[in-house]
Amino acid sequence: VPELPEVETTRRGLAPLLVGRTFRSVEIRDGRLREPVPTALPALLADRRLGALERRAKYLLFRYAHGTLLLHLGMSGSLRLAPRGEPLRRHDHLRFTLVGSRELRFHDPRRFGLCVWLTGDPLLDARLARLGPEPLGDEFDGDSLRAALRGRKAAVKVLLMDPAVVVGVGNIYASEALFRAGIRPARAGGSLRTAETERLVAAVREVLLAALRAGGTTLRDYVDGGGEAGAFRVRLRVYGRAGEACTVCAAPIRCRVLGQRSTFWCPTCQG
DNA sequence: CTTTAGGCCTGACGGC
DNA sequence: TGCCGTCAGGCCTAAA
Repeated sequence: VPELPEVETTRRGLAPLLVGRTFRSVEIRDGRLREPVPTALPALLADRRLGALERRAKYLLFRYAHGTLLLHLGMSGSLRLAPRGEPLRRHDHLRFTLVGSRELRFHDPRRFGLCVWLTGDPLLDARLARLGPEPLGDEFDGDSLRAALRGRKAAVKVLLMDPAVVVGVGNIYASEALFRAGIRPARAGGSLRTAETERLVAAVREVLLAALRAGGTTLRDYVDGGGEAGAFRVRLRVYGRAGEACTVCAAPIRCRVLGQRSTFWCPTCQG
């Protein structure tokens, strides 16, 4: 389940191998993603040098002089550099062949991913224009989070996953951050006191940075640009651990659905 | 405005 | 063994 650490791990792994280089050919094997992959993509990328590989929220931006390839991993997507001769797997939907012996493959069993072409300033695209602050950036702090939550009655966990509040935090890291901050997920967002929003900001940063250092979390599908699974799963404190003992107090971890998502927390450590 | 529900899609899993 | 219902979830859209 790619969240910010997984997308950023992918970006960091691929950027040194792709930036400044050219895709010799692009093959759309199955363009039925969240939106249809533009059939003009091979022509658009032919003989063009990749200027930069950036990330905004969970989107990857392949920057070219004449436009931007916007790519999202959805919930089961991965991007991997494979040796050219390696047999294609089921769900290898896109192939970007480099000059040389390797090719970039977009693999996505559930096809919730996205791959579209943007011209002009990509940050003005509707998908990116209304996004909130990056969780690891300076604009995300206790004051801005408190302002974003003010008056909101929805559960703080649901709001943490709202990209207008802060980007990059999905279902796994939302539960993990609230555990680290000692805040109960069902609390109304607007009920958090100043000290709590400060703690939550710090906890979001800590868990995302720790996951980044471990190369992300692999539950099932995720692999980084080199095909490696993320190692953070063993460090998850509450996610997926319903009924197991809390690592701090040994109370059984609880689970309930909030905002149609499974939510995990420790009943004694959190509130 | 905020909040909630549904749809997209496949694979894994449990029950019968 | 095989079929079927359920679950998983990022993100968008529509409706309340």
